[in-house]
Amino acid sequence: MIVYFRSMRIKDEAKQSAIIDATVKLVNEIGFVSSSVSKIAKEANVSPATLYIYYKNKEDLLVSTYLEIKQRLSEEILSEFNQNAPIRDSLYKFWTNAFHFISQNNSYFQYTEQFANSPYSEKVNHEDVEKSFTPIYEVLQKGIEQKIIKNVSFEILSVFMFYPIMNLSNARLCKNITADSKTIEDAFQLAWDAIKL
Amino acid sequence: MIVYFRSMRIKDEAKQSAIIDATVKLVNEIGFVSSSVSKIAKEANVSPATLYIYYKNKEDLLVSTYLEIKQRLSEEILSEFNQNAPIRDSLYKFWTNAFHFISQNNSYFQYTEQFANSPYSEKVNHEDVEKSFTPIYEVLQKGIEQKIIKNVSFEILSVFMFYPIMNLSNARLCKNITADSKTIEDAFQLAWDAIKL
DNA sequence: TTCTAAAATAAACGATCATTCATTTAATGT
DNA sequence: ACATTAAATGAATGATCGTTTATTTTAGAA
Repeated sequence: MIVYFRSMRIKDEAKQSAIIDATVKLVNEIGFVSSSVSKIAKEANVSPATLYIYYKNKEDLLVSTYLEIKQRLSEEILSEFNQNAPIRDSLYKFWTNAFHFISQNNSYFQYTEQFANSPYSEKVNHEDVEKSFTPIYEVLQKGIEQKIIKNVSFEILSVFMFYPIMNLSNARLCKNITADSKTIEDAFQLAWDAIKL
Repeated sequence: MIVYFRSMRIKDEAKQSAIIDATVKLVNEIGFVSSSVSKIAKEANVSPATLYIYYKNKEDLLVSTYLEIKQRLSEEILSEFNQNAPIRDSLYKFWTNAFHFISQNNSYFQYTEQFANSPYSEKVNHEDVEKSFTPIYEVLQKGIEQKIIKNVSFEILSVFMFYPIMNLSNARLCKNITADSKTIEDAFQLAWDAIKL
């Protein structure tokens, strides 16, 4: 909770978001290795010292940026979710939402992939992150109960439902794929065939 | 080609492999960011300068290490491959080989994942790397011709056949999964259902 | 054994790193 | 208008970075 005491100059929200954008941009272009605080600050048009007003240190900046993007991703995936739709339709909606978010925000997504595969990953509470995606697990659970979906662990199901799409729409890993509608349809059919009973 | 002129002290192969092991170990424990040449050298019990006898520079070390591991992975995946076996059996063999290599060499595999998701990835010729895996593509092609496997692009097929397994057996990404035989069987069934016609 | 040339190294290079400090700027309540 | 307080910053900190240099070590040919 923020306490406003007598008088207080307020943090510039545009600056905060400029820092996040600069972090994502630089990390994708030159990697974690070369993305120094000074370079990020210069890219965001702020002083290096300013960064330490918004974040405890560099690690805090990188972790917070990861969590911020994961949050946006979960919101995008779950948008327009209809509890009452058939299970296959719900999953198709999640799937296409994910595809479009990743395609249209490739630098943000690549940041999270680079982050998740690095030791920084150990600094986040992944259970908390997974909570944002619970509606997906609920749909899968309902599918298992209705004997529409195979009765295997959630890890296996989600790894087939969502990791292929993440790779197909990641420009760094998959250079020959375009996000045309046939690709999306083809790929979803494979994902569905994988998990359906 | 190496020319031996009159007399010549020979490079210590144990040192070379100590450097690779130290690189993999450190990159996995503390990431690309913190894995400095001096730390890698210290871990390998050599001088930082020695490293520059074996590799042009740090980037060369990291790229070479990536290629070395990818080479070993492809050899493991393709081992005991029988041209005449049924298609499903061949893919099952590739699949279990991959699962076991990744499970038993998790730090090596995690290195390649971290590398592939970083901008260092741009420094390798991915077409060359893919060539090591051509037998896999040939099996898939044969399956398409025999109308056993769906007629979609290789990218889509391989992304369903191999990326899920990579995630399931990557300890960093998948902490709750054990490599018991039921998991392997379950997961392969999903992969097969995804790609089969 | 002696000589040779590359392997191997310790020490040093300038550059850049993450972070802090001393100071200035700019909102806000009075 | 003024006082207050945090936002914002430029400059400096010591540490560490990747790489090079000058020197020593060592395996093998003569």
